[in-house]
Amino acid sequence: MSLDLSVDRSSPVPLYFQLSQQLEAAIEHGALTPGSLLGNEIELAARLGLSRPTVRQAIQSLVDKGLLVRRRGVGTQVVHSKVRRPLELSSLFDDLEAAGQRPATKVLVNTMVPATAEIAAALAVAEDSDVHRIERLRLTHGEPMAYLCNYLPPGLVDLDTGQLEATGLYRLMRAAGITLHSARQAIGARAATTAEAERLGEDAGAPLLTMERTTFDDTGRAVEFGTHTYRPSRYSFEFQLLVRP
Amino acid sequence: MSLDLSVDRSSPVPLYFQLSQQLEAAIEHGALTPGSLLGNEIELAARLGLSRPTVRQAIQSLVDKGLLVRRRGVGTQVVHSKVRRPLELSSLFDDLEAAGQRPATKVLVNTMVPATAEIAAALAVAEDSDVHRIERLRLTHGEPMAYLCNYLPPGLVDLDTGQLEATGLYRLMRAAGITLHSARQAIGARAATTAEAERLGEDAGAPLLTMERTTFDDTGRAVEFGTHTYRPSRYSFEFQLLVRP
DNA sequence: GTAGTTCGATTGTCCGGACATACGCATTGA
DNA sequence: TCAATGCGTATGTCCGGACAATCGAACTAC
Repeated sequence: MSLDLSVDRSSPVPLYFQLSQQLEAAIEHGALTPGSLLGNEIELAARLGLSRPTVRQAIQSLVDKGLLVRRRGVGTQVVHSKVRRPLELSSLFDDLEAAGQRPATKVLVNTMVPATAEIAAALAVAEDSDVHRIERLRLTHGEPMAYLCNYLPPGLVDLDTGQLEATGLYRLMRAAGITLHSARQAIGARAATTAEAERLGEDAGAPLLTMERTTFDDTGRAVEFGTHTYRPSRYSFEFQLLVRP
Repeated sequence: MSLDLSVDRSSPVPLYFQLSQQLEAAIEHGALTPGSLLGNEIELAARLGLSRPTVRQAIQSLVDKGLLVRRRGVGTQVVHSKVRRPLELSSLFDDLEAAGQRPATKVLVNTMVPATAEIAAALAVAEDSDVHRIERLRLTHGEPMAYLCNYLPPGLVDLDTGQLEATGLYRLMRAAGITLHSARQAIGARAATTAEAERLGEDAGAPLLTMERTTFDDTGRAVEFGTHTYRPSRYSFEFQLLVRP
């Protein structure tokens, strides 16, 4: 066995997490080749001086990520295919930055408006009560890529225009102590109106990719509702899915 | 405590699974109201005659589904928001049937063709080697909704045209003993070509929603590659996302 | 030679306990 | 009055063991 795994018991990092990270790194690095057996759990636990439940917890987390597959009576194998992150709840800003795209943001509108029926329903606030309205244009390489319109309930986040242009909305929300939990999302397409076309530098009637999203924090409160339109020539949604067993 | 939970030790169904199902049913049914505490794990285990690890395993599976939230020093709470399935690897056919839409399928093409470079790369087969090619039109209420073009490596599934029209491709694959594992997917938009417009009953240049997907089985083998186009007026992708902690 | 059987290996499930850690709240102190 | 401290409580982590279920392969019987 070539792998040199080890755990640091004095570290505050949980042992199962240390192990799962090392295994993940070994898979990423190629030390564990696709299709190879991982060796049985009992022996692995003995070799590391850990108990089997701890080793199992580490392995299970990688199974959940889709990197490993367990087979009763056979063993645990490394999956062949390369698995990307299975579609996180991520912001466009972070996605672009991770892709090395250097996103730029131009805040068009940052004000308070009375909530329409649709927005009030999405955010679970009273109709006509005041909510934040933010309109932004996202550019890459100086070209417009997406038009983002977001609504937030009042009093949650301090929406500074300068900060909005420097970072993403989700980062501001996390910095404000909001723990994002889930989002309901719809992706569609439609023809651009004249105003939309002008904003994005397209022709009227050109196909646009649209996304509507309501985000909830861990208490179930709706913390954001947004309607986004993307130029399909410059953006598409790409992600990896896993089957739930 | 009103909830009457119980487990059947003689059942072959795992105890933790019995418990998680009952809890999920209680949440769905409203017996466990959003925001309510679940009661501490120790007492719950004692009440059911189970050990704490077993109870924790049941709770954890619901946390992973996004139905519960754990807080150290506080307890386990039911999440407020309604959570749908977090975007399964599902087939269009199943989605429609679940929505009560009575999908109809018309198989336009079911043949073998030599693989182009793109298809060969996606399916990891040799270029120009034979692969299945299936073209289908999916209709709801007699109206075309999507045009599906799929490629499969040879010898995996028996692709009977009659069966393809009666059920979905994924069901056929599962029935053939293939265990679907993951898929890489891209959603975009573009203007319809004349041929596409005619097939779907739209005008040329009308916006179309597009999806490209490669599906892998649990050994990492690519088992399907497809390019689909949808009429955006009749279909959009809707799903729930969870943040990964 | 082929089909059925047995058996070893490995994961799946479950137990009962132990200590660490973080949160909320009451108490205490300035 | 307000802030710092301490405590109870709940989850987080970890242990060592036990038995069951399943897979694959070697073996046996026909």
